Amino acid sequence: MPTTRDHPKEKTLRADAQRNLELVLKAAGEAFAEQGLEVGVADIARRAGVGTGTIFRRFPTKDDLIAAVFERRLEEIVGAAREGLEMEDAEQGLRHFLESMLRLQLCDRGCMEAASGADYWQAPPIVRLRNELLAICERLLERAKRAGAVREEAVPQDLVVIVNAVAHAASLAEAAAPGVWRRYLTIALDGLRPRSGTRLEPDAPTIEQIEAVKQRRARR
Amino acid sequence: MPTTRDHPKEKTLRADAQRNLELVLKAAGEAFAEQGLEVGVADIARRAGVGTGTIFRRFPTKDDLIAAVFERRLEEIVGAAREGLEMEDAEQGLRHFLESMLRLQLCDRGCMEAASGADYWQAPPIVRLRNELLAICERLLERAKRAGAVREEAVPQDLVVIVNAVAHAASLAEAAAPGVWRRYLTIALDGLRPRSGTRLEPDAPTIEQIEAVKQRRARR
Amino acid sequence: MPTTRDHPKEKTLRADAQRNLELVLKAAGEAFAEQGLEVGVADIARRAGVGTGTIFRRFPTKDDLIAAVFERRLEEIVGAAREGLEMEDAEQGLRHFLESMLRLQLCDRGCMEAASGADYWQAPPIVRLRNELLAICERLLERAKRAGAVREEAVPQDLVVIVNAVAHAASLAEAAAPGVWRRYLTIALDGLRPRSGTRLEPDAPTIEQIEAVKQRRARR
Amino acid sequence: MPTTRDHPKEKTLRADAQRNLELVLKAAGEAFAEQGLEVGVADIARRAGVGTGTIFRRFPTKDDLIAAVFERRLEEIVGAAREGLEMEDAEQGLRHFLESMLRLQLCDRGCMEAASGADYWQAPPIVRLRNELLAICERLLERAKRAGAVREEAVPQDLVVIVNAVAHAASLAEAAAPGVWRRYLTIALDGLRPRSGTRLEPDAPTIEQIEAVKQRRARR
DNA sequence: GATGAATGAGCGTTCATTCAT
DNA sequence: CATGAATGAACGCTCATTCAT
Repeated sequence: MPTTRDHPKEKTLRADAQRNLELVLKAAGEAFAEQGLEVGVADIARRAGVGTGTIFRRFPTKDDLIAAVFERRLEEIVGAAREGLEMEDAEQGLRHFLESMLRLQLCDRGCMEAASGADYWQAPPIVRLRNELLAICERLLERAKRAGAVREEAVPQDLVVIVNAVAHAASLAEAAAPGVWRRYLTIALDGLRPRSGTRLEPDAPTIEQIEAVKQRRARR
Repeated sequence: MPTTRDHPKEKTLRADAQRNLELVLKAAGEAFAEQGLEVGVADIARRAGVGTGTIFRRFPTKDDLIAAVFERRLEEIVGAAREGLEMEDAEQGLRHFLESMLRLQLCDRGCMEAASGADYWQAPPIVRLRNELLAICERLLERAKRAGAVREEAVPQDLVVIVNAVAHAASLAEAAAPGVWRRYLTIALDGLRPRSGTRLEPDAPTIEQIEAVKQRRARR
Repeated sequence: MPTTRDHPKEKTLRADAQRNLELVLKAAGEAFAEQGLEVGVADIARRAGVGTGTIFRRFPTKDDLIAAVFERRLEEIVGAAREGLEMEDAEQGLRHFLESMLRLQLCDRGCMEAASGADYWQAPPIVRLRNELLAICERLLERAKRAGAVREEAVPQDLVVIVNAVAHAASLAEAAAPGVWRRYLTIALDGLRPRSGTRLEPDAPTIEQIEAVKQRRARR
Repeated sequence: MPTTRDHPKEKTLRADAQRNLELVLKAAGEAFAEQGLEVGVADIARRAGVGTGTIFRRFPTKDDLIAAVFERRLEEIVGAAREGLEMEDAEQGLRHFLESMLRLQLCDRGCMEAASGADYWQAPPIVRLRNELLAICERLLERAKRAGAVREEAVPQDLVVIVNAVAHAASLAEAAAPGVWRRYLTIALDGLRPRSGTRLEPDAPTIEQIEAVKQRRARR
């Protein structure tokens, strides 16, 4: 941090670069959100008002760009999770978190595609966020279990899976009935409640197991 | 049936065509199932043992082919739904249907992609099946509601949405833990049960509403 | 060979494809000859009057195309070598072969680049021609040695190296003085003559040795 | 030399520039030697520890940079030629020069590529060195002719052409059999010896003739 | 003067679609 | 009718060159 004067005007020498990076990420985020991960890099560049080269300078491959955008989203999601933790009521906290995640994903086709695809969960910076997210989910769940709002067998991954599921499924109907996702989130949360008759089976695989499979596949 | 002359040599040209169409649909189904909707048309043609031209003669665009394959799958799904109706126990019937659908989708990447994308639900031949499916869902649901296994507010679309959701979300984990989908289906079904504290809100949009949105978009 | 009538008019059904392949090879040959191996595939396509796709249908990568063109050239060269073998005078035969090779290479930048680059000598169809070429060189050399025109230590590869050397070096001057290559070929042939004072040292590496090195490099 | 003030702190800005230029030339030389003329300018800049802008400030195009590096190499070659002149034995002197040139070129892909391409021999600063080199070759040849080691018709360019030829052709085999170039140099030198039966024909073109052709081409 | 971020034409390659055979 | 060769727009990516800082 160059401890120069704190004038908000001071745009630091590499302001241009920073600004452009920001523009690219923003443009990419919007493009992915609206048109999915298949948008061409040239489209994104046009949106951002830069050349394609500028994008490839920072993100050697398109996948790197996707990962960066996904990372951003994950950061917001982790933020929402933290907010959930800070709420007094355990059940409300859990729901707040899930609702935030859904809102973020629903207006973002690209994020949904990335979240569904296995590959993007493996980039190193994302692994960190993922673990952080799971840790917070763990605590959210613990609190909710103690409050009697969630069955004992639930594990953190379940929350991620559920958001994914609701987001994906609701997206089809969402355009016609904004907010339907709440309908399905209610079903999911009610399904998570303690219930005598049914057991959650089988166990959800651990992240490590999932990754082992991925790597085995990649090797082929 | 064009009753042409019965020369044993003459294998009725139309029969050949039929056979080819069958081969194409089968090949496309397998290809989509294994590699997703992105497989090249040439790959499919090779699998089917025909030329690409033959495919495009019957299906003017690749999307038409996808829709046709999706239609097939839907027919199987409708079949499973009918089986569910024939079972004595209402709850078992519902679960049988949902499980069948899930099994069909989980081993078929292409079907999952098609079911998630809005467009394929609108192709005219599919509309018929979709309506049929929804009608059966209606009856499955009615029975289940009467048996006290499903809340009053549930509507047929909910079932389709739920299968889609579970299938999509489970597919990521499925490779590492075959059968996890049962875990999430349990959550969904428990969530559908009558429950005093929560209401399903908002209402799911009707098919007509969804389609109105689609068409408004297409016009742009 | 479809034993249909021998009418020269009969262009066989796939005449178009054959013709196009021919056009592509011809165009590629000319383009490489004039502008070197770096010409764009689009340029070649334009010359041939086809789309780029047509080229990639037959030659999955540009390198495959280059190899195919190189193969053609090698076939011509092997033909010239055979002609040399059929001449009565051993020395004349040798010179005839070398001159033919030079003429072929000198008006063809692409061929020279390919001949100088290690990679193109390794494609399977070319290996066959290469071995054939070396076998003929062997016999040309044997005859020449017996006639006292070439020193004992000379090996077939030497001939290939020499042609390469003369072609490459002469190409610079060739434009200004068409035919200079004869000057340098004379030097090379005189240098190959038996001579008491000097020995050819060290031995030329065998093809196998050269290839071993190539493969070791490629592995890195 | 601008005799500015002698402040010890002031490291004369021009000295920095000089140093940078030196670094760039050194880095470029190494990069070209190892990876050929196709290395990216950015790579060279990185090696040199400067920005690409710095390179383009001094060398408006990449070709200018190549020419500058080539010039350096030529200076070394001229030096080797001078050493050859100073040796007592005419034949040894000639061979010393040729060997030095070969050694320089063989470990330097970039130099070989530049020497083979016509364009780089025409850059103004190189013309001077080229002429100097040819003048020395003239004297080397004269001495060798007088000593009976070289035929009368040989001209200075022949030497340059020969080195180029041997270097290029040997480079392929060199990796497998370090030192093979000596084999081919021997052939070339023996071929240059006086010989009754053959004449060197046609005459090598003069530098002027070569350049005339180049310029005629450029105009097109 | 030095920097390296930005540029964009150009590359090799893919693939849905068309159409001559 | 069936075929598969031809098409060419579009893709992800590279790199010599320019120019704001």
